[in-house]
Amino acid sequence: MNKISESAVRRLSLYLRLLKGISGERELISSQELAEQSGSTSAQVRKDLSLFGSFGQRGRGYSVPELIDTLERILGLERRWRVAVVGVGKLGSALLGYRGLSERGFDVVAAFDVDAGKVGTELNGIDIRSIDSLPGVVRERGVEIGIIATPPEEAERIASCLADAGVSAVLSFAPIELGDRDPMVVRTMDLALELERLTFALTSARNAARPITRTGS
Amino acid sequence: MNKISESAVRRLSLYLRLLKGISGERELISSQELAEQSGSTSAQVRKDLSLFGSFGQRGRGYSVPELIDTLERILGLERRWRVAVVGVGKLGSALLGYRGLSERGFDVVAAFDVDAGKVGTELNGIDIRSIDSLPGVVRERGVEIGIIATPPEEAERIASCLADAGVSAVLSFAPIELGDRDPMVVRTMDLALELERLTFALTSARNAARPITRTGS
DNA sequence: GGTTGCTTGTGAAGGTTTTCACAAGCCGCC
DNA sequence: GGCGGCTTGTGAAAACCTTCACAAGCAACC
Repeated sequence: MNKISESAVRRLSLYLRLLKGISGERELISSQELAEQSGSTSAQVRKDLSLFGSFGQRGRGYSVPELIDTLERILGLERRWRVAVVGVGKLGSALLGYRGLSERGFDVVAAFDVDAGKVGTELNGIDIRSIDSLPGVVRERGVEIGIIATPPEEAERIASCLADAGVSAVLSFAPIELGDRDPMVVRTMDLALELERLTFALTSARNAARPITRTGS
Repeated sequence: MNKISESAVRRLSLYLRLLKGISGERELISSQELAEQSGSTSAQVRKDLSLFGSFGQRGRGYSVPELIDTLERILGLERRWRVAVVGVGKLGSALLGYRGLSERGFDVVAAFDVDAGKVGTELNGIDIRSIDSLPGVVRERGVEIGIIATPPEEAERIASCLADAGVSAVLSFAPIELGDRDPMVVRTMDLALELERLTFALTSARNAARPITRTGS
């Protein structure tokens, strides 16, 4: 199979989300409609789907339920995934209570924190355990994906810990660069970085007129 | 000025974050070192920077403080930005208390919620106001960027509301597609979608062996 | 001052992704 | 059964992005 680009994967997830939203309302959808709803083009939609096979019917469009099935299969969502949240601060707590995770196929089955005051308590039905017990709990409960919601100083150590425990993938909210720990897949979500993309967009029109120059000289 | 790609902007933010991390420790840094730390290549780093001018010294590298200044200018971070958080649920509360925002130049100056029980209370020094008062408060406090942390059902309405109030950009955590409201810039962070990118990566090796086929027939 | 070692800035090459455009195929209707 | 309207799937073209490779320039040392 050819290599699939990151942006294609992102779009496939988006298509799936949209399709689930209209599931039941419609039986068929055209690439044109899917494109409008996802802010893409019909050719792009067809190309993305054709990377994996031929799922539409010429003259009619794509069957919504069938396409949902297919996209779930492509993205590996034909089954549920077991997730652990590491760091039960404000963000971690928010994640433990986030329904959007279970709705999309992710079950939070474990939570960890360094704070002895939190360890032993329960939040949204999940018991909070110490970091020391992470390897054992991860194995017992079959955790496959870790979410790092600790302060950035701890993220590096936690990532190694998760890798050693056999977790396959990590999503980190810590704004630091986590080295890849083969074969564990690591991805970082940095809120401030996303805001910076916005400020760049807001500023670039101005910069176009006054090119950037060195400060010093 | 040429159009700058989204990925280039993302990398520039990353370089800036890394440089701030080593600021003080070093005076100079080479494209090679910056590349290693950001998981890129030296040619890529140089190309990215050369899009905006010529900031390095041949044979020596880039001056760390100067490059920080330059990147801040490019990204529009030579000043602070005023941000409002809409929706003070768990995620919204986490955002109000997130130090990473002010450290990177973003001041949360307003918070809004529909819940009458929350309106009038204060959290992390920010008073929570009703959505009705949003247009007035946004104008009074000069809010430039909105962060949507409401349930998805409300996101569309809030986005319009922010656009009408004159907010320039929005970062939304609601997993729905928000239509662009020119000239307001909108970007969505969907946690589940990021997890789906991970599950795709975890699954695609398997899929390579057994190509995807239609379910029905 | 010349030589050596290193690093930038940048055209050109190479690779990838998106867009274009149209043949192939489905459906419904006459 | 044939025709017309519509939509997919896909090569080919265009646009875009990354990597290569090297001249230009700086610094240190002899």
